[in-house]
Parts: sequence; structure tokens; C-alpha cells
Amino acid sequence: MERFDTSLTMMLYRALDALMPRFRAIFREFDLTEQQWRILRVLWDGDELSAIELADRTLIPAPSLVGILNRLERRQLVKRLRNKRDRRSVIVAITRDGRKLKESVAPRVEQVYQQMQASIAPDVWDQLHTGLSCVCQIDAPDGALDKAANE
Amino acid sequence: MERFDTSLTMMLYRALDALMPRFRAIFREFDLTEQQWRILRVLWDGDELSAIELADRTLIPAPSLVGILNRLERRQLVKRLRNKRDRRSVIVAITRDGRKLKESVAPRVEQVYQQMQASIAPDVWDQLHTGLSCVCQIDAPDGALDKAANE
DNA sequence: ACAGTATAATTAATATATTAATAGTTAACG
DNA sequence: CGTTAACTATTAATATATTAATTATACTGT
Repeated sequence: MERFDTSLTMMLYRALDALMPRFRAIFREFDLTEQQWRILRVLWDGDELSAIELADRTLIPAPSLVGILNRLERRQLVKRLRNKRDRRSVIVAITRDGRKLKESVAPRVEQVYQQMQASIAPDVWDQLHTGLSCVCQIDAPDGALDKAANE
Repeated sequence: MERFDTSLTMMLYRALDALMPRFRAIFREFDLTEQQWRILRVLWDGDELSAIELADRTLIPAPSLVGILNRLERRQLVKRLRNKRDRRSVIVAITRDGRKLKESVAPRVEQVYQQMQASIAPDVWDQLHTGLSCVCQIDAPDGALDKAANE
């Protein structure tokens, strides 16, 4: 049987386990969770997005998104709007407070990210990127399973 | 600011998002969660382990381990023993039923794993491994933070 | 216009993660 | 010997993940 410790999946988890604590320490200073930060991070670039786009880009599953948005909305960091063309769709928009938060959080995160990148040899970094994007293309991120099953 | 979609951390999450659904589909057939499987997977190799070793090797945080072991124990797949030399320590042992489960689950998982590996070019696979183990060494998996802080 | 079907967001139920705090046990040391 | 510190498993509280079901809206063909 394949060795467990060196299996690709466990190595992926271990890598995240090594990297994330430093980021989470920053988030915690601002009373943000990792997922809440991801939402804000995407909205800082886009200003407003449909919930479905948001879920896609942050990799946050739709049922989780509901609660996360509730908590962000309660803190007035984002707000929910309605798409008038399609009233099923919810539009999530950053608020003034939410945008303001970027100034204090983003530089800190950026700094840790740069440190992290600096501690890895550039060629290793590139190969890692190549490998990861290759893995992501093995099959599409979910729907492909059902889709494949129907063919 | 660093691009979000291509950041190392998001690529790691995306890779897991691409890989895990196929495995989870198997686990679900046997009424196992991913974490429950990890516990069994490690015990199949080791027969019995202290809870702390188990948490280490599966990357499952100690508070989560408690509930996961409760559920596995209720199903008679593992059992808790006591370390007589150090009564603080709990020893987790695989049961007969737990060991038997290996026969049906492990081959299925192994097969999917091989498929996955086969769909990645060998040199990309190796470089991915190299990159990931490099990332894991950036700093030790948690304790190093506190440890470093005390020096 | 209508029946049937598909989509988007949500709720519900259960399992885990995260962080802090606690109880029981052992080690360390004056 | 007793006291303090360190360690192990656990509990508690809150947030998120996973899966299935539900609600509201939109689409499709007739």
C-alpha cells in the first residue's frame, strides 16, 4: 500500500499546516477568520460579485458562505444586494468599512507572504506552481464528477 | 498586492479540492469520513499508537481527535486503552472489525491514488513532491512558532 | 398560460477545526 | 516531601465543511 506520510494528499495538507498558522495569527488580530479574510480579499479586487462567483473564487462551499456572509454583514464589512435581472442571485458588495480594513490587514499579509516566498528557492517555487496547476487540471473541481457519470 | 488566484496557499487548497472528492466518494460508501479514514489508515500500519502520535501523523488537532475517536469506538473500529507507565496517555488500538475494514476500503483507495498519479507526468510529480517537502520545512508545523518566540 | 425542469440561495443535521480553558497526571526542583 | 511547572486528554464555544433537502425564481417546450 502507498506510504501514507508521503502521499500527495497528506503532503498537501502538511504544507498548508506549515504555512497557514502565520497568516491566521494576523487574521486573529483583526478578529477575522481565514474564510472571512478570503471573502474580503476577493472583494477588495472586485468591489462586488455574485455569491456564486464568490464561492468559486474563495473555494468556500455555498452552505458555508451563508453563515460567513451573515457574520460579515453584521459587522458591516459587506452587504447583500439583489440582482434585478435575476432575483435568485445575490450580489455581495464591499462596504466602506470593509474597504478600509484592507489598509491595515493587507500589508501585513503581503509581508508574510513575501517572507514565505523568499525562503523557497525560486526554481523550486516555480516547479511547485507548475505541479499544483497540473494537479488542479486532473479533473474539473467537482461538477466534472457528476458530469462524467452522466455520459 | 499578490494575485489571489495564483497564491501558493490558494493553489494548495485548489489542488486538494480537485483531488479529494474522488476519495471521499469511496469513504462515503463505507460510512467513513475523511478523518475517520485517516485514523484507520495509520492504525492499519501501526496496530496501536498513542493519541498524540495519532494526532501528529494524521494532522488531526487534538480536540477534534476526541470526537472522531468516540465515533470510531462506538462502531467498534478502534478502542482506547491506557498507558500504564503514564496514565495521562491514551493508547488507541485497532479492533478486529477495524482491521477487517481494510480489505474492502484500502484497495479502492489505492486504485484511485494510482489513477491520480498516472495522470501526472513523473517529473512533474517528483518536482511537486520536492516543492511540498521544501514548504513543510519552512518552519516546523506549529510548535516552532512558540518555540522560536521563546528564544 | 402551464407543467416540468433547472438554478441560486438557503436551511438542517452532523462532523471537524480553531481557540481557550479545565481536570488529571507526571516531572522538576528547591 | 511538597509545590510548582509541564504535559495529556478532554470540554466548551464558535466557525466552517459536508451532504441532503427546501424555497424562490427563472427557463423550456408545448
